[in-house]
Amino acid sequence: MAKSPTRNPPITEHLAYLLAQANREINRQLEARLRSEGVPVEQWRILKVLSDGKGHSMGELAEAVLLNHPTLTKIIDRMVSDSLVYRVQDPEDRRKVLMHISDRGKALTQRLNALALSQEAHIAESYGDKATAELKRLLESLIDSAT
Amino acid sequence: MAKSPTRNPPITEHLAYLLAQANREINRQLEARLRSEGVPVEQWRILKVLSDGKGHSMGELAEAVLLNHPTLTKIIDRMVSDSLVYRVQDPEDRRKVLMHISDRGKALTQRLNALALSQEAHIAESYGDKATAELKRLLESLIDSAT
DNA sequence: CAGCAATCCTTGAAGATTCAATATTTTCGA
DNA sequence: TCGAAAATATTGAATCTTCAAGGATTGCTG
Repeated sequence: MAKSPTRNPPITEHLAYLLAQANREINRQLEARLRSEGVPVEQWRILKVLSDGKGHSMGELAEAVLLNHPTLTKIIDRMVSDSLVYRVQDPEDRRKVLMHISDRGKALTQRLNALALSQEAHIAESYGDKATAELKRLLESLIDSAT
Repeated sequence: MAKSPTRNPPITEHLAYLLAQANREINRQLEARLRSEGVPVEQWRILKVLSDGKGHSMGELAEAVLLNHPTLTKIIDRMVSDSLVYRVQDPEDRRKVLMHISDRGKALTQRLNALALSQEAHIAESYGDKATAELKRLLESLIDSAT
């Protein structure tokens, strides 16, 4: 049997493109919701990670919120100015800086969580619970297999 | 039956986060492959769209490659300098600029297509043909329902 | 235990993106 | 048909990100 020649798919059929497109659209929607609190998506992620109340090092945090170190440092600078988070030097390893969330940050996080959850609900409604759950599962497993 | 209280999921369970993470990882891999030709992912997308040989207006192109107008204009400036594409004023509507791919651009696109296809193949191999196809299907339908 | 390499974070400069404003052309209504 | 409004692309300034380098601390090795 002859091997089929290598297809040359349009860009819209590439996984990388579909991911970029979906990411952009969902991110836009989330951004629009968070705008009522004037908070960029990245800051919401940071607040959410820190809202466990524990101290997180900059490296750990950068990894968790998908930012590289210098970018994170500068965003954190702004958030410190806004009294949302604060820095504490790690006593165990003085190279590290442990980030903590402030009370003001906690209060804001609660309001942001509500906005984010309402987006998730909106998606689940128009897209379907089943499809949403299945998509999440596939994405997680893709991330596992790609890392 | 009591309604379950609103859960407060960790950020890693949000669809927006999973999409961002998967997108970043896949994009990184693609970027790494394209690096051998020294071409950023955005330029590959542009070349790929233009490789149908037809003229595409800037607006059309911006939409297709997920960039906003000013960003695209500046990337196109570079690609024109590199003789990969060229501008032609649309005779039907002189507000528009129709972008065309050059011979040099076509040759480059062929090499880039091979690199991109090898990435797709690599993913399909480690992640599974079935899962890949299903993920693509779900992403397309998410994009439809979200737009 | 001395010094050298590795880790962690920050900084400043360079590069890229975005926002707002502008120039040009077309469309449409009075 | 004239003029105002809309559509298209570009530009320059402001903003954000990234890259390369540096300062501080820790870990490791001879």
